[in-house]
Amino acid sequence: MHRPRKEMIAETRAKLIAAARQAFGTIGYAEASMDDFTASAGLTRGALYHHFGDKKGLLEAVIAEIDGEMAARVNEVASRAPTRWQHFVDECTTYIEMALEPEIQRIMFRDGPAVLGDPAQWSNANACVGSMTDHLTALQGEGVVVPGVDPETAARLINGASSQAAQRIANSNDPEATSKIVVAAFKQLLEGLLRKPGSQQN
Amino acid sequence: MHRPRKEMIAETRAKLIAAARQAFGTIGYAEASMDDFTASAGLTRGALYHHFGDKKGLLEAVIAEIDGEMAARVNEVASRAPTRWQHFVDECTTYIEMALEPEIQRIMFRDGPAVLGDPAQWSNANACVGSMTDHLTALQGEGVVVPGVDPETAARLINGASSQAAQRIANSNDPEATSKIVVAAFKQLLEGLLRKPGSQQN
DNA sequence: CCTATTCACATACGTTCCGTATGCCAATTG
DNA sequence: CAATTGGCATACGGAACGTATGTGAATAGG
Repeated sequence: MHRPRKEMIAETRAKLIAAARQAFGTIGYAEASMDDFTASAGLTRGALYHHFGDKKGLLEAVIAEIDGEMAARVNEVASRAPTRWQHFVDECTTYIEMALEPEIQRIMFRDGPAVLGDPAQWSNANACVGSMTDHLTALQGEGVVVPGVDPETAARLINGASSQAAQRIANSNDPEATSKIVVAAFKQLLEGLLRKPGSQQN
Repeated sequence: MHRPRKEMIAETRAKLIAAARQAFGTIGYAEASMDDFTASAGLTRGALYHHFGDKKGLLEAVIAEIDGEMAARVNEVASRAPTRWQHFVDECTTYIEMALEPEIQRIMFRDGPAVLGDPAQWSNANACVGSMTDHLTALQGEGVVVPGVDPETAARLINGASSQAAQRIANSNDPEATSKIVVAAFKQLLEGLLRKPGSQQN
């Protein structure tokens, strides 16, 4: 008759995560009142503390969810590229595009690091960088990328540049035009990783 | 006899900024109690609200102070390099070194952006990026750096990579060794900006 | 020199928010 | 059907913030 208990619990968790994600993504983590957004989910802080321990625990869950979505999107978009290098470049530009979205920017690049510390040490949200790292490693094996650079390190640095790129585009008053300029500069930086200078551009 | 009023006021402001800087740089902005750190300066929140409006206003003042110091350090270190390109590279590595300091990392790269938004739009704290932009512009004029990349954009992207580089080093359990790896990868990315001898296009 | 005014800063108060402790009710278990 | 588990709400205490107000010293004016 009544749905099994596990389903109700999962639904409660999902509702809390969704409500928190909405609040964190718009007004920001610090300004989001736990009383408010739990109420908007038809619950109270009691449920929140029961499932996630505290406000930070809920943020972690939100971040894990978004990270999973981002990884899926990156893999899906980049998987249809002719060469592996192109695949990698597409991955990066897709990453920039995602970082343009206010929710992702706010939660993943701003409040997340401020509240939880260095993203590199988040245990549950490294799918994107992991994928980039794998591709760089493969590209090195193929001789496309210079040897001697640590793949994961390069992925992290590129990640930082991507984040800045996205912010620059997002805060521009002409995002369309700015995007071209920023992506061009970004790709130029990536060229530094290529072994042979004579590569075709784009 | 009694010191002029202006001096007392300046001293009060300086004491508040110093106390806030200490608190923000260690326990972080969110955890820093205004009652606590104003008391540690021998004052109360009354003085804070009078001079800075609110907690965010005080953070802005702290950031402006640190930014000035960072710009001075960058200029001083990088000014003794043989070539302009080397000058630029030194500027970047100095930037990374500064970003290794916990106070700078916490205030300038973590809590600052979370509380005040995109650093690129801070009116009072862009000295470092401004200097890097100038050098990139000059390097382009000399034909050392590829044409077609927007200098300020490149400076921002490099800035983002620098921040990630610093965090990676700082959070390593062997900072000494990690530093070599990270700086090597970082310089490799910078190579992407160099105009290569054998390639002519655009 | 004396009064009036300004203003830097402190104090007092109300509100909001967080974390914990406790209570209740439905669903499972035997 | 009784017992127990546990998911979630309610109640309470404390801390932090912002505002409104008070006070005393320094300046200004006559």
